[in-house]
Formats: sequence, structure tokens, C-alpha cells
Amino acid sequence: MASNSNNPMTEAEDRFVTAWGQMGSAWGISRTMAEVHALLYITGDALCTDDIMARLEISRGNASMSLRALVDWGIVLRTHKRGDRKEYFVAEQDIWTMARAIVRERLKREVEPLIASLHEIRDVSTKSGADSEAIEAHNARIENLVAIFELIELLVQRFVSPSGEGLEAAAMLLQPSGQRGSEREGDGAGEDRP
Amino acid sequence: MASNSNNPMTEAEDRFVTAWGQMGSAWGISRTMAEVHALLYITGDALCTDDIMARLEISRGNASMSLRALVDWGIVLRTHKRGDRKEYFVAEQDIWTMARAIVRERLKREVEPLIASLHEIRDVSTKSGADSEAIEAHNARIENLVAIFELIELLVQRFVSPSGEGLEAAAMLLQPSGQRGSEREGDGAGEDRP
DNA sequence: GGTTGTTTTCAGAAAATACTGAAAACCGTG
DNA sequence: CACGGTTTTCAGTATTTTCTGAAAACAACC
Repeated sequence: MASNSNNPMTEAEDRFVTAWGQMGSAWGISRTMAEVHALLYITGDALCTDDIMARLEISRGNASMSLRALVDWGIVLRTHKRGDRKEYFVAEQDIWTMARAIVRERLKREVEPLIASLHEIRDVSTKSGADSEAIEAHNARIENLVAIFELIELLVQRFVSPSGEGLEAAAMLLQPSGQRGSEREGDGAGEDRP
Repeated sequence: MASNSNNPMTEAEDRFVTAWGQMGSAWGISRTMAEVHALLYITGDALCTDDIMARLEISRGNASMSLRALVDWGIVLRTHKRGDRKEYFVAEQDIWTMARAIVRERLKREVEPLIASLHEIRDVSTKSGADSEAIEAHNARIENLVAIFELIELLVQRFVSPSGEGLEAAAMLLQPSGQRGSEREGDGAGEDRP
């Protein structure tokens, strides 16, 4: 991060960028990609590649690739400003939309392939015909995994993916009593700057 | 993986080890650690360090560290065999217990620190006193994140962590109609063979 | 306390990942 | 279709992460 201005605003942003970057890398997302997202989200502005390069002190190539990935993930959008040839990028500002996109994407990229593998494995060990006690046990374990991951897939699809509502409702529903204070998460972040 | 025996059982195991290892690394867990876990889970046996080294073709140091980490995560247990000085390791076989341990641990390691950071950031930007429109918007975004992550924390704690039941029930509850075929996930993995 | 079998640690090596920068591709314009 | 501004690509390099192996620490035993 470039800025060392003692502006508390900027400091808060930098801190957030760092924290989000760390979280990202703990979950198998490249630190920089997470940082770019953090920057776009926390500023809420439409930034161009050069803005991002400057603020994060990264190369053009890196910025370009990270942005493309974020766009693929569906949590950052391309925009333009009239009379300006450059491309600008904005982060999806609604938190729930963002959460949905992330979860949906990870499901698709990592869970679904796993389920596919489990199916194949099941076939391999089932087809073998033999059935000692050990093989039975093995098959049972695979079945269990298939079951749990298919369940996860189903839940995610129902609550995160399709129509739109879902997670919020579920969350509310599952969380009966008080306990939360000041927020207003319904509409999510809002602020659609022009 | 060492074994290239054309034994279909072994092949299925190897495939599972590979698939689980990949999934692990996609989620920020070292591939080897996930593979060790996969091996212990899928065989269901109590294996000693040398077994694991041999089967996975890894060094003693690596095996030792991975095992320790798995034990820390609470998804692998140390055992002993009478008259044998070596330590043996078994994977938790109940899938729900395992899932709970994993989620609980990740919450603790990655979500809680993030929430802490968000709180600090909130303080930084709130304390600054100023309140232009931009700052308001910034604060609102941080609030939203705090809200969503605290909600996640709460849900996870309620459904995954403490007493024991929870996820299963929730899962069932949230999944009203038919649609799933052959499995029997109710009791969870079960199979405590003697 | 010495011996032996076993596990842990950790500095350095190897492998995997991410990043850079410059060249190539793109693209609207004149 | 040549030109300036802009984005993408990718070979090479740098950084980070993971792994190894041998030495040190343990621990049961005699």
C-alpha cells in the first residue's frame, strides 16, 4: 500500500485492505486479488487500473489479472466514464449479493469437482465386486462424504444462489432472539454513487 | 502416493487421497496435511508415522508436522498399541463431528481475527470525528461487514460448535422436500466398527 | 546413567505461487 | 490503415510456502 498519509480515513482503508488480504490468503485466494477487492469495496469508488496500481503498489500486469479474476467472480464490475477511454472498476456494494457470488463460485470451483471425484471413486470401489468387510466400510465412508457434500451443495443452492433472497431470511430465521445492535443489513451498504 | 498396486481398493484410496488433497489446498490447507487426513479417514485404520511416510512418500518431518496439526485441529487422535512403543493415529470417523471441528477451528483462526480487525478499524475511522458523506459511507460499509461476520460467527457457534447436534438438524430442517435418493445421512457416518 | 527406539524441531533446499515489465494485441479515431 | 491510448499476456524473476533430513529432545527400559 502506497499511502502513508496520516489521514485517518486512509489509514482505516489501508488497514481494511490488509485485513481482507490476509483473510483471503487464509482461504486460498491470492492476497493481492483480495486486496484489490478490498480497496474497491471500501472506497466504493470506480477506480481505474492506474489508481489501483498506485495505491497498492503493484504492477500493471498484476492489477490486470486480479481485476479480471474479480470480474469473473462477479463481485467487481467494469464501468466507463464518458469521454475517458480507460476502464473503471467498481465492487459490488451489496454485501449479500457479494456473499452469494463468492459462495456460489467456490461451490462451483471446488465442491462440485470434489463431488464428481467422489462419484468416480465410488464407482471404482463398487465395481470391484468384492465385498469384504473392509470394502464395505470403505464404501460406507465414501457414501457418507457424498451425502454430506451433496447436502451442502443443495443447501447452498437453495439459500445462496438462485432467486436472490435466502441467506438473509435463513439467517434471520435461525437467529431468534435479540443480541444484535445497530446495523441495518437489509438493503446492504447501499450508496450507489453516480 | 507410493502404491501402484492394481488393487482396486488401493486405487480408490489413492484417488480419494488425491481429491481430498486438492480440495484442501484450494481452501488454504497444506496439501500434505489434507492427504494425511484423507488417508487416515479412508482407511479407518490406526496408522503409525512410518506407515504414512511410506504410503504418501513424504519425509518423517513432514509427517510429524502434519499429524500434529491434524491432532490440533481435533480431527485425528493419537492411540497406542500394547507392547508397541510407536504412536498410532486414527481419524475421527463421524463425519459431523469432523465437520464441526473443522468449521469451529477455521472460525477461530480466521473469522475471529478478522472481526477483531474490523472492530479496530471501526474505532480508527469513528474516532476521527470528522463526518463528511464519504466517511459516513465508509463507516456504513465497515458496519455491514461487522454485522455479516458476527452473524456468521453466531450461526456457526449455534449450529456447529457446542452441544453437538445442530448442523444435522438444521440441515434436515432447511431441506423440506424430496429430491435426494439413496443416501442415509441421518445418523451421521456412523459405522463404528469394533 | 546408558542404551535404544521414537518423535520433534528447524535450517536449508526444493517446489509452488505470485509478480513484474515489456512486448503484443486491441480499439476507437483521424 | 497508421496512430495514440489502453489492456492483456507471458517468460523470467522474486517471494512464499512447503518439505527434507539430520540433529536434538524424549521416554521407556535395563
